[in-house]
Amino acid sequence: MKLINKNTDYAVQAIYYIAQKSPDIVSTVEVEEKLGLPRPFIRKILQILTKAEILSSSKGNKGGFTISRPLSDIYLLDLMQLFQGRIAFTDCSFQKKVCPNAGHCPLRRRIKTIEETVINELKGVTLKELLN
Amino acid sequence: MKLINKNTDYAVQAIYYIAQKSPDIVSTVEVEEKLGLPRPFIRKILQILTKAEILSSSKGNKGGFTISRPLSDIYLLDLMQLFQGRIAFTDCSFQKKVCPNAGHCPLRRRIKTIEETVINELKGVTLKELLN
DNA sequence: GACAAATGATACTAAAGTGGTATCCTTAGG
DNA sequence: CCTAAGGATACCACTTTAGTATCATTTGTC
Ligand code: FES
Ligand code: FES
Repeated sequence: MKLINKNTDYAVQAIYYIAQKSPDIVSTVEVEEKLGLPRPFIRKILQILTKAEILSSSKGNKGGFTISRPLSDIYLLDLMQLFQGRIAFTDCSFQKKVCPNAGHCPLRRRIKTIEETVINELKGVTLKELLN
Repeated sequence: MKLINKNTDYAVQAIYYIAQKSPDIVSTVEVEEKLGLPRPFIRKILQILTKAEILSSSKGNKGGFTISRPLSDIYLLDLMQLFQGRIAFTDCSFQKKVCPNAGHCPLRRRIKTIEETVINELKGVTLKELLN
């Protein structure tokens, strides 16, 4: 069970690399060569980051990507939600038909608490902090 | 991203039912009929629980399962590990070749902290507490 | 303006994980 | 010895995650 998947993982690396080169424009090819990640895959990730306005892109010849905000304004949690969807540990462990006590179920409460703890832990983590 | 999968879920329900009937011997068929879970699937789960010495089984005619310890001695975390493997959120977010700082990496430390928090939260949860 | 080098959009394929099924073997009470 | 149970194991289906391919569009350079 992974908390962080490969998309998020690669995204962090790519952002880090592009931020380092700022204000230079960095092409997909460069990211692929420097980081050794599969090209079409990293392209898709860069596109998503651009849509999320974490990167800016310029098309055409000599085009590429630049970072559009400081690392201290990019939150790990946002990346995770972007690439992995909402962080939810469980809805109801019991199946609908069986579940006796949807309202005040201790399991549900427990899991929910844990989920909230994790999200709170993650909330403060920016890429800046993460990567020194 | 689920913290609890169906195996664990079904296991909790089955244990609860069998504990309720204790000291009667309960057959797979009965569990299946009462809880409405698919028979071959629940059979596999009961087998695993037996191997883990949470249930005891008697073979042959009129055989079946009984609970082998009180609900207060069965930990949710143990069930999760039994059916879902080790709870590990991530090993190294970066791939081996790229990872610059395996030793004192803040990401790793963060995620590890979160993982430990979750495990600690879960550690205290017994089935007894869970099911009143 | 044509060309080339870049991103945008989108659809597809492959691999892994999860959920579920089927079959045959072994045991033991009646 | 027959039958009703569990033990072991192998298989299949579905979903999610990871990765690939293709074509269209944009834009700097000559
Ligand atoms: S049993 Fe359904 S919400 Fe807990
Ligand atoms: S980057 Fe490898 S352990 Fe953190």
